[in-house]
Amino acid sequence: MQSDASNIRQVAAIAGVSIATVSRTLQHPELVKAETREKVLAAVRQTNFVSNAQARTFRQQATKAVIVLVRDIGNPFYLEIYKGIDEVAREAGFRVLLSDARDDDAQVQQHIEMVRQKQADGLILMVGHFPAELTEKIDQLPPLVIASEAFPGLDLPTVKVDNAQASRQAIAYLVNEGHRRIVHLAGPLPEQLALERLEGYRAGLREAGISYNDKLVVPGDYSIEAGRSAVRRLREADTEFSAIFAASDQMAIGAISELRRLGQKVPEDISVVGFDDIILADAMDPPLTTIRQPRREIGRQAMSMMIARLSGETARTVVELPTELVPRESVRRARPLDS
Amino acid sequence: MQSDASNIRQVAAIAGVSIATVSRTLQHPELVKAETREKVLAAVRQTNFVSNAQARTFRQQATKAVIVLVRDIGNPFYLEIYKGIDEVAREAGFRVLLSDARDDDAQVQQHIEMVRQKQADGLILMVGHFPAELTEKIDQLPPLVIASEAFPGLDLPTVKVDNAQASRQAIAYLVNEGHRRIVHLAGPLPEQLALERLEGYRAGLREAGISYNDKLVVPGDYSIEAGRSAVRRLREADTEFSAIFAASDQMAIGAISELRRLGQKVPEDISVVGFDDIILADAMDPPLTTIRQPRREIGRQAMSMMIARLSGETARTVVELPTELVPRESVRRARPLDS
DNA sequence: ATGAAAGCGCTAACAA
DNA sequence: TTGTTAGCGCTTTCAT
Repeated sequence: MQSDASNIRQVAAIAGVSIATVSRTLQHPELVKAETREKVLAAVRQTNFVSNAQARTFRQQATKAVIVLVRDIGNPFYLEIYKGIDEVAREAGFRVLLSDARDDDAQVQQHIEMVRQKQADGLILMVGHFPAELTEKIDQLPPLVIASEAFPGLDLPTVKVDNAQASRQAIAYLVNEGHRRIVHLAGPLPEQLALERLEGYRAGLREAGISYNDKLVVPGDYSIEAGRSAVRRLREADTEFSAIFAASDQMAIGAISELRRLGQKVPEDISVVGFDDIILADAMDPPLTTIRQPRREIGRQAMSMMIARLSGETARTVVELPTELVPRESVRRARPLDS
Repeated sequence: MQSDASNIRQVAAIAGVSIATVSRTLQHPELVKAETREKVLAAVRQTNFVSNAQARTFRQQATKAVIVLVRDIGNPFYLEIYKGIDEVAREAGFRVLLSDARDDDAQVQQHIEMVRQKQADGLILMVGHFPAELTEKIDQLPPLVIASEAFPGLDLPTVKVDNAQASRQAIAYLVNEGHRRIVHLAGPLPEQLALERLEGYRAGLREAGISYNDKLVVPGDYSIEAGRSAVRRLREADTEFSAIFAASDQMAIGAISELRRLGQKVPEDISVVGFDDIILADAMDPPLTTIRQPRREIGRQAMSMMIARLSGETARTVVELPTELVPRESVRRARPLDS
């Protein structure tokens, strides 16, 4: 079995010093005479001693860990954000624990509970929903940072992009290519993130003098499968369109795959713009035109805000990072008849 | 700030009972008289008390947490495994923490350290490398389970598939479609997992009477980018081939994308078989023929083995789960000239 | 430079 | 049924 059972007391006994000295040797070696230090370190080696982190963090009342709760761990979009978080966390000596909220609304509650129970110092949220019953208790909440999402009326530190603006840009791009019947594969309405992108879609249409048609808006959960079934529904309703603006690359990919199955080619028949610029976007056939989010940076900023919050700063800021439209090959000029 | 600072003592004071009774009410309510229980629960509500998990696990000497260390958190393949792990972990009251080893070999060490420090009860490894210096100390290691990978000469509980057999099947399939010049996009050699798949590739060729040509084997790290650059290298060397067998779907996807860029069509010009059957495989153009691994089940088994190990069972087993070749549209009969 | 001792918040054995 | 009490392993005053 394990070489366990070694604790600070045994080390102290073997080294012939007090446990305080052992602790000191390990925590603040400079306070210990070199000679004593050697004895202690020898004893540590001999017993194969590793100090019990649980006891230490318990004693110190801080875990140096942060939980990241994500809408869907299977979406590569979040992973880049996670890596950004992880980078600055490491630099600051924090561990980061990743968790998956899946469709489970109670997960936010549960993870807030975890930090209240001191399993972690703070919680970074990338989920669509915030339990209403917690909204009022905002001042009783543990350290929270929102990344990529936003909750209306909730005054919490947030890192996001200007979704409405990014969407407007996507629509302007499609309109400029001659498209007028543009479908929007939205996120799960009425979540704030989905709403913002939808609002940008509407603004884009408005600016182009195109009237809004809610038959052209199909909500989904950002997954590949959602993209597929949206196209299926559109087809069943005989809805006509020449372009799709999807609220996630995954939905765009699903949509393209389903269009193909139905005999429609992208971009020859239908143009598609995605959102996120996941790594896959560029490996698709056709390579996907999409809105790039600075994912790494979103993560880095989120963790920075968390660290600030944890060291007592109280600023409630919303940071908005820039997006960028990346033209690839999934968009083509609309056929004249359509425009 | 937070509503913290409430601890078991305050609750006890308010409820007019001892702290033991508070603890009991929370841990074993059936041992407490209903009336008392009510008083306590009222006090709990009033103080907004949540018991400090850190103190509890510290006291109980078990964290009820398991760490999952993954080769590359960005590869969707692992996420399904993770979900399988998570499922059985939850049932058994364990939390699971996901961590990314990226290219960092020291991560295994570091995470072993974490469990030695009692941050978690055990470690599930899905990485390609095991630090040599630990191999000898195998009996001093904390509870470890290997999933999807394998380490030669390391007698640890392992869940995997029969990689060699699966690869042979893929090659047989391609050979049966008339292919003879088959490239293998291997994993990072000489890792065991990569080796096993390579061995299956060779065996498949052997059975078909095709001689092995090491120019047709290009190693990579399972990523999309690795698939791309492998094809680029093949092209630069003017290597001819009519089919590719990739050791991961991601590499297959990268390869297809690069082939397209070079003007070669899949499957018309080149046939491709992947490995894993990630969700994306079916959404590609063309949908990817691949080897399906029972990912969910791999995860479930791995966690079951961990739980067994944690409850003192000592069996060192290797469980091998079945794979399945999923024919889709990325393979076509080789042109006569090629065979 | 080192040691003695208090105590982080909780659980569980034991006593009442 | 409830209370008293002894730690879990460590860090950190405070004394020496």
